[in-house]
Amino acid sequence: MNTMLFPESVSAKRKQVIRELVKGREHATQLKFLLQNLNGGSLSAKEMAASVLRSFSVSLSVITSDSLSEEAGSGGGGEVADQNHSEDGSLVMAAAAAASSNIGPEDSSESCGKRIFVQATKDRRGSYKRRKSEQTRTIVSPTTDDDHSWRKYGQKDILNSQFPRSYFRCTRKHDQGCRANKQVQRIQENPDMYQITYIGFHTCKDTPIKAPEMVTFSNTWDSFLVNSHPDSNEHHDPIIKLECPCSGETPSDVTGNNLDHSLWSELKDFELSKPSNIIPSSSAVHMDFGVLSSHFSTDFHFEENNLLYSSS
DNA sequence: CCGATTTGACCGGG
DNA sequence: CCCGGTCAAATCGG
Repeated sequence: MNTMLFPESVSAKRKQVIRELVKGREHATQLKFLLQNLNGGSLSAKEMAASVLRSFSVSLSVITSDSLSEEAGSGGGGEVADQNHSEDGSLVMAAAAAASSNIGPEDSSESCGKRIFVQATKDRRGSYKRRKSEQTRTIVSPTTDDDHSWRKYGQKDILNSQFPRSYFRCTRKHDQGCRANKQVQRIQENPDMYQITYIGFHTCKDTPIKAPEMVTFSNTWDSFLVNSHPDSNEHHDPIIKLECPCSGETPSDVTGNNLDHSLWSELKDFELSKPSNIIPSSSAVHMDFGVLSSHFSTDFHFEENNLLYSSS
């Protein structure tokens, strides 16, 4: 995992860099914001601001995920768990939190009918296999909808999160043995948005896809990238992260360019190496690429390019 | 009636 | 033991 030498100076410098990046990103956020409010302001300026913002975000994600694993390794860290709340999160999210309206399927009511079934019986449930690492994509979106039908099978309160996490599996699990799962959790700093994690791919045939906006990669779970603008009515930029299973251990170095390269190729490999009973041109394969390609061609494609280059 | 949701118990890794 | 993920009985609701 951690191949870096001299952890101290590196992590000190890294912290400094992170601090600067956070600051820069915030300024970019504000700039973008200003440009948005000058309605009709030059498009290229907006794009430029968005592009700068994106660069900061991506850089931060790469750097912090790296430092996270580093600190985890040394064991001295302490509150690594809280990660980067501090500066960026609070500023950006504050206003949004105030406006929180209750959307969403879960939460809702609870304290109505209390049922008392104390089952003394040892409800032996057959032992089940815990899901190993599967391909995982995490997106942040204002809606939990997508074009698949899901069946909720659980909900849990998560430590340090004020919102519960809901667990879904594909409705076609038993019909067609589809292995896709999904977890949904409201984002605490911005309750209008959901963090949605897709685990595994659909092998059922169903019509998928609704386009997410932006794809980025990460080898950890840090989610601070979620920066949205409180009052702008514009759609927020959902962010997708991919995690590659690669047998648990991250392959040696975690430098930006390699990260992109390896993940891209792994993604492609993964997509192409579908179960053999599925023909490459089938809808299932098509769909997964559809997410990526159709999307780039819409409004964010320039940012996409920027993304790819910025971290290499 | 039957599929979806709710919700506490169970499971297993760290 | 704790915590997150899953199971499945009870319940909901079309």
